Amino acid sequence: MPRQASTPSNLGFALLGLLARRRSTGYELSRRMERPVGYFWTAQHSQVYPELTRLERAGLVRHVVVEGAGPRPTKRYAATPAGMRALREWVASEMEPQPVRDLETLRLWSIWTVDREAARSLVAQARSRHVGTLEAYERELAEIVDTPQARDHAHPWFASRLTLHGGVLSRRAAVEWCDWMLHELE
Amino acid sequence: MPRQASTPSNLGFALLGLLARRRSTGYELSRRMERPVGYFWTAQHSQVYPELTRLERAGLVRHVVVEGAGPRPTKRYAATPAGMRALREWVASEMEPQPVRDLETLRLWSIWTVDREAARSLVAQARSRHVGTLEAYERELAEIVDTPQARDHAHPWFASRLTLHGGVLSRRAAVEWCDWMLHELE
DNA sequence: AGGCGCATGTAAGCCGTTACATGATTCC
DNA sequence: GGAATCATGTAACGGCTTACATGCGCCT
Repeated sequence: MPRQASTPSNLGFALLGLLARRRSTGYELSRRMERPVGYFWTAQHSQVYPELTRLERAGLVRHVVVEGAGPRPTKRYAATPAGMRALREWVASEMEPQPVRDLETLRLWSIWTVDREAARSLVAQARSRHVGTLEAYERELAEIVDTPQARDHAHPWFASRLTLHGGVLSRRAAVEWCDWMLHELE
Repeated sequence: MPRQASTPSNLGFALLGLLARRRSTGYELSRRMERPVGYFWTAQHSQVYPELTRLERAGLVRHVVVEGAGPRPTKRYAATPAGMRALREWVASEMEPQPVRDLETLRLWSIWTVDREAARSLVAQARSRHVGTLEAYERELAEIVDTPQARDHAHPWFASRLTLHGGVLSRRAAVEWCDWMLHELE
């Protein structure tokens, strides 16, 4: 059955979450999806534009045309009161467990088929990626952690601080795991 | 452009990984995808059957018809030498970073829009899910951790032990994160 | 007699990636 | 003059979920 016009997709809620923080053009939303939202959700611009149209048809966002570059009119979107309400309801609603897709672990699960050197290099590769991600999280967290806004439950930076701290903990655990595996593969 | 016949999809390598451990029917593979592979990759049976056909066309798996229930012949699949080779090459190949899809964090990122009680209940919900997953990992790990096979680099259980230990570390970090968030939301 | 587990498949539709298409402004 | 950035869209295709479809054997 087709999706109800009143219940946006996960991407729709990601965009509402972005617009609840700051109004933006579709292009800006695509950029903001790369970082920092890209740490937990990603989308290409080719997905963003149609989704904005759907959200607008559902009355959850609205746009005004502004000055800008390009062959078509530049549209700046903002969440409507109905959009803010839909976002709040989604955040507070029951969360059913999601199907996992972890390609790194899927590979490691077949690591017994390759020799020790290949295995060690695979794990070392994964470790350096996790270290890079960890450093990015720590840098971003350092920018807001000491501000009063990051302590205010009703401020977007509070939520940013929570999610970044979670990223730091999870990447530290991943690095610890890689170190343990390298030890096991000695 | 269409995918090369010689390079299976991620699901294809998941199935090869399963068949490298033990020959199975499509039905059994669907079951084994739920647990334990389901901890890091999932697939429905409607995806498994066509993928097995593709793998067989590529010469990576082979089937024999066996006695069984049902209106159609029951097929038992096994990885061919070419399939084992393809699996090994995939495991050892460069791993490019994957796009992340973490619905839980996406929600938490908009948690500033709801009141404190709704926020606390959301985090408490997430915590109990992580605790349940952690316990499942620990139970499964306990079954193999003391066996000699789990220390043998070339044995499937060695890889199972690595991935399960990673699951334990990551779920512990997730529970720790939830506890920290509940403290922040006091 | 009915329900569950075994067993294999197809169809419709959504979600997401990659590529195609266009054009203005700004910086080197 | 050329490349990067801003800016919006469409098309083709693959992956994944949900639902449809069939039927045997076993257990209660």
